[in-house]
Amino acid sequence: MKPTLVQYAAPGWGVGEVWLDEDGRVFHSELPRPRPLSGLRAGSEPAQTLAGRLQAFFAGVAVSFHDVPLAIPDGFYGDCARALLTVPRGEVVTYGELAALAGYPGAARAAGTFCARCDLAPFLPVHRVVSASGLGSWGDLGVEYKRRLLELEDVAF
DNA sequence: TAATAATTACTCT
DNA sequence: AGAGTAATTATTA
Repeated sequence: MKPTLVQYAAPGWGVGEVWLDEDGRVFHSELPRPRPLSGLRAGSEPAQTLAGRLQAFFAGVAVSFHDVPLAIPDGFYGDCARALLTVPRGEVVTYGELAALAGYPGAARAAGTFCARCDLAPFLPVHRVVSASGLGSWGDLGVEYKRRLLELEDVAF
């Protein structure tokens, strides 16, 4: 079985993509963004369920993706991912705290690189990782996007 | 091996 | 208090 592409349209956000590997694990995810559908659609039934849950999430519903299997790598990235999964909904951590939780105190900068490179949002709540003072950055989508994501979880920022 | 990164803490106005 | 600079860690070319 080959990797599967799941597309979902989130009203007010755009179209996001989720890639599932042969075992049904998520190894890549792209946040919803205004963009035309490429015509590829979710074929399998679990994929449709996943798309529905994602739409609910971006509508403000408190859904959890804890039962969604993620393709978490070994090493530093894996530790960061696992540490991030322990962050409850509605809480935010700083890059430095995330690094400390992962077992690498002082690796705040590397944690930032991990969050930037990691494409597993919103399964991995990388939007809950903020700077020590302020909101931090959010790459190409802009901090406003990050603020909206946090508002979905009733986080005042 | 050198450069990079979605940071952090300290120092000097 | 505010702005600027150096420091520390892991990954990538």
